[in-house]
Amino acid sequence: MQKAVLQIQVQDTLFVKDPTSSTIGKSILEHGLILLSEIGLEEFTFKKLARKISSTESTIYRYFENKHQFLSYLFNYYWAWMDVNIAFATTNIDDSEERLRRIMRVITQKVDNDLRTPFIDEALLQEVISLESSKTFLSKKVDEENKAGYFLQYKKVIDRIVSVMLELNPDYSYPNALVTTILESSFHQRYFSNHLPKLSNSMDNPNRLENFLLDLCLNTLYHHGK
Amino acid sequence: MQKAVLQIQVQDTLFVKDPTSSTIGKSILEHGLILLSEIGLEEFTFKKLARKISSTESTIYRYFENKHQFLSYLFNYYWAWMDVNIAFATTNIDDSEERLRRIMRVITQKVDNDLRTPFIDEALLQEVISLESSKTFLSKKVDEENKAGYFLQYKKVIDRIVSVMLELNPDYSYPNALVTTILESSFHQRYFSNHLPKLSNSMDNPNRLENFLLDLCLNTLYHHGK
DNA sequence: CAAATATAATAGTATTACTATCAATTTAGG
DNA sequence: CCTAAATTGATAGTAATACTATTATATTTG
Repeated sequence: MQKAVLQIQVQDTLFVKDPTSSTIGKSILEHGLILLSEIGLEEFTFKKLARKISSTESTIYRYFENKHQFLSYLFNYYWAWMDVNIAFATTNIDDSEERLRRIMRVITQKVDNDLRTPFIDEALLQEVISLESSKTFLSKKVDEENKAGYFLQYKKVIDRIVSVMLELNPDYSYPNALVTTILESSFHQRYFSNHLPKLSNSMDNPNRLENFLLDLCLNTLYHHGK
Repeated sequence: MQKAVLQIQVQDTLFVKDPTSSTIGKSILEHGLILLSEIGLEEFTFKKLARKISSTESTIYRYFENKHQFLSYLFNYYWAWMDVNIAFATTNIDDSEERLRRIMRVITQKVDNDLRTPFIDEALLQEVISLESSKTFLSKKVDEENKAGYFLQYKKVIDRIVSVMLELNPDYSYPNALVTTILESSFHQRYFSNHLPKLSNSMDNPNRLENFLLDLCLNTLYHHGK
């Protein structure tokens, strides 16, 4: 009997020592994600995580420079994983609009834990990234981190979606802006529905979120400039 | 000769003691904003601000519980001020689409320092809020803060824009989501253009940003469900 | 089995995020 | 103008955060 395994890779600027290379590293990822989901980035500390995994702060610091790098690691892991999902959902589909529809579905649906990746619970990861991802780039260190490749996986997904949009309308002037607007909105609208309902319109049902964003996207692409 | 003064009010849950009620309070606002724009929220501390205004931490704590409350104060100030601007830009305009166009212009243009408000530099405020506003709501304390009215001024602006959108298309299902998507995108696309250009398409020119968002908005409203 | 490497345990530092106390100063009311 | 009340400044202190350093003990690898 064969067990399917999915290896997600992120750049080596996102860690000091590769956490997937050891048992304790994987434990840091697994329980770090759980702790983040429980208390949020502001309250999250390496000391609390060390206590949780019965280890020490210094051990965690050997894997990640600080919690911001840890978050950025998860951020890239999420988009690397999404990239795989999007690629899978769109292979062998010839029609561009159908490809875009499938992409939007992948983006807006709630994900389930992918059992091919043993130490990362993707359902939890999506929750955490929804709430915290903006904090990866909204900082004064953004330029430095951008140079270090902190956003590469995200850019890869953006490129992939942009190219499908340009198949639908090669003259559209703002494909990258449209993609990031949609991706961010996808995170935030669901969050708003749960916490700030007046900032949204009941997006806890993923089909409504999909409908909202797909509509936005297709209308913009098809009617641009008219 | 008369000097025009514009009084912007925020709720009393956003401060311990009203900073506009004293000279030192105004100095906290003025130089707090400057310091925030210089070093960002993560590096910002009341100790550094106290040094800057030749006062003490304890004095600042008498005005604001912590830096998060200070940021939320500025966030509400910004939206209260934007509400005034939007109201002004749309009075006596009968045509709904023209009203929406004017709103989009107000939102996407770079603002100048409003000289009617002596201690707040609105141009700086816009920069700061662009970068930091998401942090006001992306926190585990959001429900509690929502109850305390931390987002009231923002909701007021959303309501105002929603009602114009519904004039254009009363059947549109996601007006609130569309408004927040546009408002957030407006902040982030300009930021991306400056720092993560691959996530956007040269939005440093406000006219392009306006064009992008207006197009998005009108196409979505006019072609919804088709 | 030895050498190299990783981890745990412990200690320590500077800074953050506050709270408390009290004297000096400013302001407001009569 | 004087007194009482409120505000601010100066100082101190605490617990937690965000690290760095050292060394002994495991564990892994060749």
